[in-house]
Amino acid sequence: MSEISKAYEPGQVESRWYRTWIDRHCFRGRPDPDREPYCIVIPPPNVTGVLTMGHVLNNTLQDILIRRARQQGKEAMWLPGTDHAGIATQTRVERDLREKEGVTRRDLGREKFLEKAWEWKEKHGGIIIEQLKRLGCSCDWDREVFTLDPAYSRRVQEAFVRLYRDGFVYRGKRMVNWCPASLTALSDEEVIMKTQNSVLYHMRYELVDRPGEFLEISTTRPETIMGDTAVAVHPDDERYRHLVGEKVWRPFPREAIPVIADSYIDPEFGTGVLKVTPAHDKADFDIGRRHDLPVRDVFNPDATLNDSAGEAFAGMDRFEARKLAAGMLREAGLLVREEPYENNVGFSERADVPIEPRLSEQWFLKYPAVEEAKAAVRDGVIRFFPDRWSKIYLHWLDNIQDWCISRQLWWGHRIPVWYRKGSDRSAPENWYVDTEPPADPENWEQEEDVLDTWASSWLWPFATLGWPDPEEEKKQGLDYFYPTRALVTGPDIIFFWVARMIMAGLQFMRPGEPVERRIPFRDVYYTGIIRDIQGRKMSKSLGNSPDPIDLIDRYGADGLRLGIMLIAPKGQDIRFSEDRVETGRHFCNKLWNACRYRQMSGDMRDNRSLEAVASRIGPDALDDDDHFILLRLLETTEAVNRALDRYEFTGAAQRLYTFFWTDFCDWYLEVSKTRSRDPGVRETGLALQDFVIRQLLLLLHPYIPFITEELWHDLGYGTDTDFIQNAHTPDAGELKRALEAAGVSPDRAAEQNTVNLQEFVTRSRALKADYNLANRKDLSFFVQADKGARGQIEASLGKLKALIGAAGISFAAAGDGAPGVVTRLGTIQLDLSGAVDVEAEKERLGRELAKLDKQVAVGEGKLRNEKFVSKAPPEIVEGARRQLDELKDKKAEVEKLLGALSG
RNA sequence: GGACGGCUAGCUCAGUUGGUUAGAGCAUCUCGUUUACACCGAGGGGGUCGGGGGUUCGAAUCCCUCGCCGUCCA
Repeated sequence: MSEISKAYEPGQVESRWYRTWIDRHCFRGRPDPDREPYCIVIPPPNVTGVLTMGHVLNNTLQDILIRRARQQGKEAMWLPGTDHAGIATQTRVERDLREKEGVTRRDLGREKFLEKAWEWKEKHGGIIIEQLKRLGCSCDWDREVFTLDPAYSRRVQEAFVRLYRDGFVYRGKRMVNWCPASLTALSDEEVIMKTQNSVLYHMRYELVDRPGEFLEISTTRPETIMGDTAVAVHPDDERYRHLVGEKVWRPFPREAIPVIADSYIDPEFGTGVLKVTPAHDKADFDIGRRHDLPVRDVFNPDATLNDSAGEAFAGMDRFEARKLAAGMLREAGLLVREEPYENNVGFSERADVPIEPRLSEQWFLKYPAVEEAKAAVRDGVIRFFPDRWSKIYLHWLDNIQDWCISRQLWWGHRIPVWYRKGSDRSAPENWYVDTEPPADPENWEQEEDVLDTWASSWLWPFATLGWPDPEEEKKQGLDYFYPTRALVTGPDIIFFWVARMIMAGLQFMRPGEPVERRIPFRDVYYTGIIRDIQGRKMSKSLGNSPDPIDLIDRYGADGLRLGIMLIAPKGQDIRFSEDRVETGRHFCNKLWNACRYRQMSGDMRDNRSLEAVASRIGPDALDDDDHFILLRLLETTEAVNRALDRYEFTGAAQRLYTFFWTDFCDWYLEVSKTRSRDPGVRETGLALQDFVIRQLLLLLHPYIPFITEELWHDLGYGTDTDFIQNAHTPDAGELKRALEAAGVSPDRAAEQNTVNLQEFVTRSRALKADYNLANRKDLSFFVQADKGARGQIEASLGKLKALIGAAGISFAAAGDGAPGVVTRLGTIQLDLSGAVDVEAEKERLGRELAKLDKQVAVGEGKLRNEKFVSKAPPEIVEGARRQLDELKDKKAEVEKLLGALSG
């Protein structure tokens, strides 16, 4: 037990405890049949990323869950790791190479480039892991997984092969979302629709067999004219029916293209005529297929125009080409008009450039277990918090499209497919699909593409636990820890990750077993997004994103964690500002000092167990305040548990905050300073403090792990060989039983007495402050009270005098006109011996009277209302009646005071 | 266009089956160095709960409608 310093210095306490926890393997989770498992897998951050406020929020929440589970005696295991993040990482490595060595990845070649990428990963990877440790995260670090670890990689390939064999994976030439900046295909989810202020070009194509007759067509993309292979109208459109089957002139390169009829066309839109560019628009591609149209690709992969576009365009950027095409139409007299037009354009999520629909050969996945995945959430087998996200999830699954899983990148899991050398790659008979290369490698070449990063992370909840290798599964405890208990993530990756993990779990895990055993997690908690105080997203370019490590340095990890938790509304975006973190640090300092006060108040006794502390309480020495604080402690314990069971982190934090600050410090500790010096009473008071602090530290520990561990040992609750995080946190029932075993049963009536005394103190202080006498200690108060109240006041005289700062409290009559206040315990007056500003006092009491008048009127009106009295529940009516009586008494007292002034 | 969320004190947020006088922190004002804490204590001011309508004895809370902000989907 060490002496506690005056101000809390988090820095050295935090680093010291984290080291100890690691040395003593505190965070290790190992299968234990006698305990209930509680497992969380971390949403793996980008391996080369650094900690953001979003990570702070997300990982604090997970740490709260996992530490609470540990304290509840469960076998808690939080599995950490990092993600290779294909495009993001590769782009950064490429940029680095360009800037530092002036080379591209193509210059280096695949092998050399990957060497560089791994070097980059070794250098920049793992920073975020160290940062999570600073935050206090109690992950089982021995289990850390990186998605490109050879073992994990094998598992990803195994999943691919299984899906291929089961018919879910196929290769095909399709329209995909092409990112011209990253030069890779993307999935639909990686495309962000953005509203753009574009121009709608109205142009006309001349009919081949009716010179001088034109079809008017509108488009936002004249740069794709060169790829048009038809124009289309709706088959029922009377205006154009007679032209179907004829041809129009495509202006450049000049060529006759057919007029076709397709029911996809919306006759209401524009002129009802659509130019069909099968190579550069998904819908057009489908039309083209239905009508067997040629596909004219006029773009290069980087979205410059190619030779097919014609000499004028070849090599030109797509936006330049748009201007040129519009100009050429104008010159040819084919541009009818241009109008400003608002439309939605798909942008690449990563590179933030407009994507191009592009025809290319890719690997696709038909999602498995879709219906089951819907049912699992719809039926509540998997629960979403807040629940509203389940609607969004279900809607997405209702409209799900096949997933393009190949990426034209090098940094990732290389697709385990080999093509027979020199053969047609689109023919399945030339494929070899397996986790192991073919036996005659000289006749084969491996697919160059890698898998979408999400096609590795969707296996995260079980591939991290050894799946599908039975031996590894046993070693990692998959059977014990799966399904995991909770997932904490942002709603922005509900489709990317959450939905896909659910499908993967249902598809791969424990075939034939009930759905409850196959799902990857029971509960999903969706965090909000951290914004700045103006509500803007945090971003590097805005510079509005604070460095969490800097915040930890200044406020402590505990302060940061609690600060965030006190403002994080459930499932709502969070406006961050630094003074919340300051609040968190202040709380820690206050907690520190409350414990310091306890140490200074008297010798520490046996605190080693709940029973030991409880047994030190002398039931006969308890006063009202003891009952009060015990009852509030029980209520707080219950409320905190109830809130956390529902993932209401902020609610629980606020309950703890209020209990500690208001009930414990402002009242209970203050009162304790005036307590009798009688040794029996004194020891009981100290035991009560120890009892309350013990429970408080336990309940606070998930939020502020470092300081609670420190105080736990400083106050002798823990020994050198154990830790608060493994100490069982009693629930309200267990606390009550421990008290009962010690002969203590908290008393409601006593609690009410304390509440009355609190009012007495507050109003007396206010009375003093009204007369600018707050700092005077030599004043006497006069109280008119009935017998019961008088008894209570007399019994509490010492503490009342101390808390109010009064020389005396007597039951004699005050002088006429003495200012006063009315409380539940009676009328309190301050004798100022004539030094009263009568007018000011009259005004003050007048205001008070007006307020009471209003309240009395409301109460009377209510009770006069027949319907209220007959229809409202009796206890409500009774309450209203009691309240009215009280108000009337008060009013009479105030009137009396006022009368005395006037007289 | 569809779906969802938000609108409560100057700011950020609580307010869990509708029920006594709508709360907290920060900010603000006044006072205070009493041996836990100035990272503190005491007291005060500040809200027609986005607008309108309805249901009800009773609405911040339930229903309808409008407005603004935001997110997702098309």
